[in-house]
Amino acid sequence: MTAMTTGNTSRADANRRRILDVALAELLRDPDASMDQIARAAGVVRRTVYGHFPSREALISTLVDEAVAALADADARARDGVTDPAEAVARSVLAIGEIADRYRLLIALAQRTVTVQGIRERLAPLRAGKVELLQHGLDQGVFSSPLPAPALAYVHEQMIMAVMEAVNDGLLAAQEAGRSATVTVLTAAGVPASTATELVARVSEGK
Amino acid sequence: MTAMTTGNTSRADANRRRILDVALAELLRDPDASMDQIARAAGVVRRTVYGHFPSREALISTLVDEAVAALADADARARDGVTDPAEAVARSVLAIGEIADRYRLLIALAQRTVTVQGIRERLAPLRAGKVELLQHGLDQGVFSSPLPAPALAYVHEQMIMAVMEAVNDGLLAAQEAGRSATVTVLTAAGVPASTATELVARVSEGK
DNA sequence: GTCAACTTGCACAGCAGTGTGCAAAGGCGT
DNA sequence: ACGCCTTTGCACACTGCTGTGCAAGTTGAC
Repeated sequence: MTAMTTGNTSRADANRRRILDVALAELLRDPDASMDQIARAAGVVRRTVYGHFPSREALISTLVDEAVAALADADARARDGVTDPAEAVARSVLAIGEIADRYRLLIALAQRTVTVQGIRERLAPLRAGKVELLQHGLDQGVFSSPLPAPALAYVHEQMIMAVMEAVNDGLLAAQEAGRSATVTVLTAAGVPASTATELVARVSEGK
Repeated sequence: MTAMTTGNTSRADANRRRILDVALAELLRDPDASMDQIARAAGVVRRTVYGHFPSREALISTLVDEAVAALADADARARDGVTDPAEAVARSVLAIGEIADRYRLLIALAQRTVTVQGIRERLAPLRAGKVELLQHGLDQGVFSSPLPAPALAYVHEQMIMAVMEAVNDGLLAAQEAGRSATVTVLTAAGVPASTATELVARVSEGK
């Protein structure tokens, strides 16, 4: 009947995976992409997508879950054991650069209104961690800003988005993007440009 | 019949104005707000909105035109006769703060895909001006950034958005927002924090 | 108070998208 | 070659939005 419930043949899995990947790209291009657009882009018929995901909501929700997991994982691993706030921010931003697309989808969807209720909530812990880190840096005098930490977190988030957008529009080479974004984010947090540049060079080279 | 074509009674004008104002707010909240949502929010029936604007496109287009005009005007006046790039950026950002909502609508709509074809085009001259200004500053060594001027322009745009968003979410007082945003934008462009703070204080006080 | 301009309320056609059912292919392992 | 799982290709019902027509109010100006 409606097909593939639990039993998984390898090819069904591959299709499901491809649908998710393509959906990520399509939704990034247009957050309102229809199931038909996504299906066609994945080289499949609309009906087939409904075979793998019961609804549009469910599809997007899966994407969001994966993205949150990937992001949380990358961030945690990047910051593991790092005490200096500036270095933690640097490592975190560099790590995000590697899963840029997923990050972009999350932020893009979170900014739109109630696409999937709860994106903001699922993203909240990540944001809270960042705010805490920034507050730490402000307290220690490593960072300086007229903005309170939560607002500064918004700014950082958007700056990263902007750099990704620039890469997307061909204004910037993808290889440079990570380091440039990191320097810019640190600079906006009040870290002197020279210090930021050196830190990023050191961190991005030596493992 | 379909009513009000050319002849204008004052109250029709007032209604038209109110619809535009409410539409701005509604579309800011949800870029996909329907004509019905907008109409209800304006205390009017959907049919009435169609009396003033032939289509959704036309309504949004009017809004965009007004926003572009207001923005171009504010920017031009702010930068008139100012030669120092840092001061020009400062005055420009401060001026934008005064018409924040319109700016937000523009950027929000321009980021979404083809809401009204041509938003990007209408916004392009403004962006070009900003890029030129940034390039100027980079050449003179007033600014410094690992990013090329066009990418830096994206970043600035998004930073301003982020600060507005922070105000919207109550993380920041509206009065402080303009100055804070300006300092942050300048800092991200590589202007030392102390210099940026002084410049903004001077500019925002002495007329 | 009368008249014209504006507004309302309802009805309608049209379109695009979602989600579902079902029968007929299609592919892959064994 | 068989069978099973998956995919396809239609069909359908339903919903929500746009844009329009028309007749009956309502309002402000004169």
